[in-house]
Amino acid sequence: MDKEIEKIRHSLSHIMAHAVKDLYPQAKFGMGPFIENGFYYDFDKIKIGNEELEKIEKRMQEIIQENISFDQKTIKKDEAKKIFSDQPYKLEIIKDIEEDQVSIYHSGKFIDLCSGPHIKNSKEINLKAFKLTRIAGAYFKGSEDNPMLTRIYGVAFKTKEELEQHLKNIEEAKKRDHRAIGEKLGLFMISENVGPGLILWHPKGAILKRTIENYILSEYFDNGYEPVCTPHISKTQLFDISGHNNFYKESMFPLMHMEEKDKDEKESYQIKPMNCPFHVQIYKSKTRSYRDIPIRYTELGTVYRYEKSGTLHGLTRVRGFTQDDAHVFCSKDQLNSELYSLLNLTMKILKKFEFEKFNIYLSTRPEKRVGSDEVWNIAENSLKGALEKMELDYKIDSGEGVFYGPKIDIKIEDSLKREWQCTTIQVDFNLPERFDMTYINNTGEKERPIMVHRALLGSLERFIGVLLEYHAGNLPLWVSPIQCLVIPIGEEQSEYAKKVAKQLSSSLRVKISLENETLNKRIREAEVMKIPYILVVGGREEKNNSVSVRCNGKDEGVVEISKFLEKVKNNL
RNA sequence: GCCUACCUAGCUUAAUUGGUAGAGCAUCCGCCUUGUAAGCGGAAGGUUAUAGGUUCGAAUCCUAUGGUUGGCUCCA
Repeated sequence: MDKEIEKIRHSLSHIMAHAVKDLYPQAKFGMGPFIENGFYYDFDKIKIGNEELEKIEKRMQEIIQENISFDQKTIKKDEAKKIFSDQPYKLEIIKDIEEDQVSIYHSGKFIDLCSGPHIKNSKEINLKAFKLTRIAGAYFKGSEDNPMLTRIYGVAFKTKEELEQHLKNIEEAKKRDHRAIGEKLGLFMISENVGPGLILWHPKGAILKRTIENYILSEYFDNGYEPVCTPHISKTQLFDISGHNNFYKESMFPLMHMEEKDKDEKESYQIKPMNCPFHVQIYKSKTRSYRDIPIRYTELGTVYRYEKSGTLHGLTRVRGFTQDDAHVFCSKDQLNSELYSLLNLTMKILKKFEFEKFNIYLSTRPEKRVGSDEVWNIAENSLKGALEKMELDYKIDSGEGVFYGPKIDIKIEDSLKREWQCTTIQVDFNLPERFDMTYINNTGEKERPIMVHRALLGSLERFIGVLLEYHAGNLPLWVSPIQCLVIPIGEEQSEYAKKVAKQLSSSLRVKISLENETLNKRIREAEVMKIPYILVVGGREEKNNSVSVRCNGKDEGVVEISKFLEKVKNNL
């Protein structure tokens, strides 16, 4: 990253704070770093809206034009405490600093606690290349226990052109928003009557979802997975044993009681937040031998989690979703090869959806954990080994593993550069312990299996959301809900159009446009609906059993029906 | 959950700042009968999210509730 622009952004953050101090002398200051594309600063004791943003921006322009210089000074902590005596957040930051000296910056009339670096003089800033963009709330030092401050975000670049390009990119990205595409293509809805975060799939969306489900299951079956089906609810005790009720109560829907008097008893039910304990029950239904494992159970399990209202977002963060879930029960010796073939399968599947860019993370042991170091070593090395054998780039999230085991997450970016976790592969030493799972080894002794949780698409809902954004609605042919639209030019060709559609219908999801509208309009509608193939048929085509092919907005000429069919089959 | 902004017809939106809720698309009905991205005309569609309040008068101001947005925290 360009260090110069980072300095400019960081300095703008100070200048913004300066402007805020001028306009709102009572303001208290939090922190103000540079970030990707810009900067922010947190304030307390100010109440502002979007109009005030312009005022602040104007004041910033004035300050910059005064050509103020940024001067660093190192002072004793006690001295700093005096300077910031009326700034409680700064005092707290000073308290957190371990050294007895701190660095401060003067810029004009503004003094801030800051280790820098900064530009030398505000004239290095291009007046036309920055903009305050939005106001948001943010907890001081990022902790929910601290007060919430008002954060002002800005973007900044070296040139006006870069700023304009950036703002244009954001506009572009909004057009790729899966919520807008879902509305336009008639894929899904969220109804206020049903509830936030609960998706209702319309016919086209349901075809899309089902197509993906059928594909993913066929892959799993081909790779040694067996299907299982489990209920949506269970007695509370199941999740008591698994420990979920203890650790994750906050994000679960409340318990169901058959009668008021049962409230304090075990006989209450709950809707499942995950499938694992059910699969464990099936594993435990009989004594397992080392000859039986690895056992791989898969289920498109629909689970419900009470996500906080502020986190819900279209299809990508919801309260009810379908996981392409599976659990692998294996021995320590089998873990290595299981993980490798899993990763192999993952890559095959992600490529099938024409994803090429994603970020892989390996999360290693956290401080609080279960399981011996020996078994953590085996698991972490197996995950690492699988990634390296596949020659995949990955980052290590040190200490970010779940308490029960290490994991690999694969995240896909959406159009606004937000990352969404789709694939997750997690090794688990905990549940086998809690449910006392065993198999009999080749010397007749009981041994603990290792459990691997894995969802390769993650949640079908989220996956489809990301898929729509990634392709801007232009889905790969094989998942498009309507793959082909036949448009007869006039009424005389409607019989021929039906004949064409019938011929194609065994290999393609095909519809006919029989509306009484102009050809241009019907083509436009089909394009807007992102239908991959548009076949126009008129008198000329009818004469020689052909169709006029339009694919992704391009005219591909007239071909015989059988030729077209052959070509499409190849593409599929 | 917290902070910010917001909620007008199925969708996208207008309403001169408190004075008759108006359009485009979609829908329905006609006319046109069509050669690669919107043919023409008409009709219907609204308790302005919901419930209160202020006012002679509320889409507009206030309060509460629900929902949405962008962040923060969270994401087994």
